Amino acid sequence: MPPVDDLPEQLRVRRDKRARLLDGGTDPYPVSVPRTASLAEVRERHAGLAAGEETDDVVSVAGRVVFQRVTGKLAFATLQDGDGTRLQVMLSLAEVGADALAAWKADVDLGDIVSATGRVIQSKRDELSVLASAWQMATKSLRPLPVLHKETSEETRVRQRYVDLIVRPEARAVVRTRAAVVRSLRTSFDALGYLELETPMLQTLHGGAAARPFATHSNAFDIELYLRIAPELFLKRAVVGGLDRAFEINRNFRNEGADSSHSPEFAMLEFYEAYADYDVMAARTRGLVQAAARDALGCAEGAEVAVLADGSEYDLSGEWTSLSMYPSLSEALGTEVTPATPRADLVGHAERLGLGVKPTASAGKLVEELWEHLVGDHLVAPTFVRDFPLETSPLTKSHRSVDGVVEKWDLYVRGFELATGYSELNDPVVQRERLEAQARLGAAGDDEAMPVDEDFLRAMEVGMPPAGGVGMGIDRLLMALTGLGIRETILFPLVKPEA
RNA sequence: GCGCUCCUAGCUCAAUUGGCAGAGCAGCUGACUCUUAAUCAGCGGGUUCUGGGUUCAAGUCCCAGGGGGCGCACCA
Repeated sequence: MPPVDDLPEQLRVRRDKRARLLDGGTDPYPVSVPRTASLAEVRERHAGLAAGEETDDVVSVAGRVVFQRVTGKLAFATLQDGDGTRLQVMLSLAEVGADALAAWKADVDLGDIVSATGRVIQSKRDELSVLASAWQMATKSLRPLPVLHKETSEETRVRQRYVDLIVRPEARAVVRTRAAVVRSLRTSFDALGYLELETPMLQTLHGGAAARPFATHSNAFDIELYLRIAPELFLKRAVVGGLDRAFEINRNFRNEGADSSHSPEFAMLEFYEAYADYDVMAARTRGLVQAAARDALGCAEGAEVAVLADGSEYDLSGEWTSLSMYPSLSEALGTEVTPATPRADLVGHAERLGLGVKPTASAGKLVEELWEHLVGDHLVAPTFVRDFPLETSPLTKSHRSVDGVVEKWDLYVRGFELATGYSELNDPVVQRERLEAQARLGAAGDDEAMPVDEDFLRAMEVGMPPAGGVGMGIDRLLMALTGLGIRETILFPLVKPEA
């Protein structure tokens, strides 16, 4: 902070006012101020007063000043609560006295938080108001509020979310919707008999997903640690231990690109259920998402339709369509593709479509990329895409009847991947082979390949019951339900430091 | 990481071909006892993102850097 002399005029003026209050013996930041009711409570209690009607109900309210209208002997201010509720405060010379009115005019700026005490009345122009007999500064704001009638820049919204929350109703709404979604998920899991677990965020090996990790260091143990990219390997250990229905909602960290649907840290839901398979998990997932739409958006059962930020509607109700990866890719490509299709043919298809082919890409990876390009990018309605190539899913059980694919689905919603579900691999010998193959990829330079986690394999050797598992991005669930970009669903998303 | 584009008053934005940096809101002073983004009159407020360069003259053109947005790549 530069010296006071160099501050912009408006910041200096407010600092001067703060100093003047202190000089006059008034604390601009008192420990407490009178407050007997929230603004919403006053509105609720006195709904429907006639214009000009006065009550004897004396209340003390507090809120941030968002508008001021000052006439000679009568001043109006609109206070705003944290939930966005607004209420008018009136200060009339006759009611509050000359000194208090003069002090108000001299000391109160937009953005200050004030307390006012007085009778609840309806103004002559029909606005519910507190007619103050006394007022007190609760918090002097030293920074001017942005204009309330134009959107702040996207950068200010994200960098100064505290301002965004004051100024933009939609910002307040997202926070509440997100909390309602998470609460709904917990309620759903509770009803299904699931236990909520917390597993390590700091891990000695990064496993459970294909992603580059953030690395860090433990001073106490003098070892390298990774911020987790997924909780999967620990939740499976929990299932081995008999926690048959387990879920975790917590942060994952992936050291990769950031855009409108990717954040370096993101909230992940994973849940595992013993004696279930990927079909059961698909049904569970649909149930969770639809319940979240009901609980957070107020949809009726069977009518789970989200109204998105752009005003369009998105229907999440009923059964969702399913399609299989290889057949749907074959159809889109106009030629048969199976797990037996030679890699060279797949490379040919990719090149013909103008897709870049990494030399290290396996046949399975190429199938996934072709599928995403030709089919996935065009999916709008909620769709389960089933039966993935084996090579790209090292933790998933091979399909019970189709050779060369695994029992994995991806749930696509509005064109992005919302969740992924599996029949979990529990054959420890096959699991070891798969992880060792991953390790060879890692040694060959694939920085997303998983290392061999011996303790995880030991747990598998103890024996995990047949189980289904699902991972779902919480931020993405919010995106699906609101139509917002990922950074709008996260209260304080990571941003580059200001210069 | 690559390409395109933007960055001007506290906030949102304007500034013609390179020719005196402006508006609305906000702030300050004054008027006003029923306003609703109050109104009216007057006044102040600028490192035009940073650093170089071209030019008589740069917000504007050129180079380098920082930050934002969009697209591509990677990822969920």
